[in-house]
Amino acid sequence: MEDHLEMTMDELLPLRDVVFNTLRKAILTGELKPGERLLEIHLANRLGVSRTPIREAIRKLELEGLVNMIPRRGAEVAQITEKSLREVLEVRRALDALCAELACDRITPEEEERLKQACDEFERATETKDATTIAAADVALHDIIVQATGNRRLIQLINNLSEQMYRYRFEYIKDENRHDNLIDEHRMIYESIIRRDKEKAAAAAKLHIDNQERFVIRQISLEQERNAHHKKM
Amino acid sequence: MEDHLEMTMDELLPLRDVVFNTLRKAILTGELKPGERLLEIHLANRLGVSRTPIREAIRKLELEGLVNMIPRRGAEVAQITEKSLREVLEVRRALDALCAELACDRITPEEEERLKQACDEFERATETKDATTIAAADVALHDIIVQATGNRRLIQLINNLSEQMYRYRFEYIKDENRHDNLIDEHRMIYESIIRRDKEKAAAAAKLHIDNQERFVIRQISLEQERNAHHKKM
DNA sequence: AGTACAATCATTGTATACAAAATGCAATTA
DNA sequence: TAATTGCATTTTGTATACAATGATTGTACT
Repeated sequence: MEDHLEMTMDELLPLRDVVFNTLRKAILTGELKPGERLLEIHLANRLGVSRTPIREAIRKLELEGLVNMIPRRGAEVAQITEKSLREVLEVRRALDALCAELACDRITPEEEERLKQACDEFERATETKDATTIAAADVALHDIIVQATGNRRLIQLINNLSEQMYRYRFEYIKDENRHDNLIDEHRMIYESIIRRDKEKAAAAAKLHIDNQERFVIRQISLEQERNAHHKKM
Repeated sequence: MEDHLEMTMDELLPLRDVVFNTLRKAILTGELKPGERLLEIHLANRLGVSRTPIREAIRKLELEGLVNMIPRRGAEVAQITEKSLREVLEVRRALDALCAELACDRITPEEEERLKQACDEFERATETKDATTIAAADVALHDIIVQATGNRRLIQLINNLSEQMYRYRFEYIKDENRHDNLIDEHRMIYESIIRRDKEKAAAAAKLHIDNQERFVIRQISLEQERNAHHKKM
């Protein structure tokens, strides 16, 4: 197994935060796989630090739900089950709708303009058919709406909940059949917000989540099937 | 200053978790006051453990938003500002409404019965005029609704958000003029849920939060005024 | 051959030691 | 007197050492 968990050494940040960001990214990109154990010494050696910052980083990952702790056995990367994903999306559905509503009240003219550009940017991104580009454009667009609420607690929660899905976002975005729908869904949200139509905005945000849910759940079922089959051999 | 942060030594739990619970409780009850610095050695000495579990507990408190980290300066108990409380309540409003709606779909007959009893229990509790008793009855009632959603992520989030208000809950509950309204608000939520009326249930939950918001914000303003005045002397 | 038990090894939990940075205070100077 | 510099102290950040627990392997006995 080739392991090179690259740390982007931000000289001023405490090691625990560098480690935290590194491990989180590794989990979200799938470099550290669900179920994989996080052995403190191994990680410490790989990253060239002692166990202390590793442990403190793991405590935070624990609270973020990205790892599960088993007493006296350490941490392992959290499995994303269909149930847990449904739970996350059920909450996100409500919070994304709240974001859309609040954005109607609080979005600034500058943000409106950026949101419009982000919609166009997303449409152009789909034409490249490059999943990374599309995913980035998608994140950028949603981030504008979330930021427009001006509610830091809400921003933090949404970011955390979104994280849980990043591993599946790619699969979702690669499906080119969905691209036109995605563009439409984004436009619908955008239009509702600039028209200050809270109800429509909330409804559009919910619909957007519902569509993702259907797709990602299917994705997970397939994966779990594959795993089950694989284990039998 | 008399400090005796009692640890309830659960022999099987890792020290970091015992410390975490101890510190959290101390913060929520006001034993550790907003703005107060958390010096690792002091805490370690007080609780009779080394710095290691203290530090790991602080990492978790940090992610829960109960302490703020200042780099190379350590942790201090988070200030609750009017702004941060408004932000928390804005999110809770949406999530409590979601809880009420989900409860309409998923509550079991057993839970319905317990909810009914909890309403009665709360009414009896108000008659004692003892804030602790009333607060406990209130928590118990809301917990039934939250649990009825069956969504573990949602349960965790609501608990965390509720935490942020515990310091002010007491003040809120001591106001006897509000007791009858509280009883009515609870009944309204209960009635809507057993009638499976999602809209009414959500509206009642939101109203309940809105009323709390008005009161608690007033409370905070007074407190901040007092502090400002105090500092001048 | 299979099972039970013991010894060993791996790994976490906790404590301590050391390094680096920040803070406060005093002394010195303009 | 006010400001600034330098030193001492405090406190965090990181590493390492030690203890305790859990897993694993090997061996002996049935």
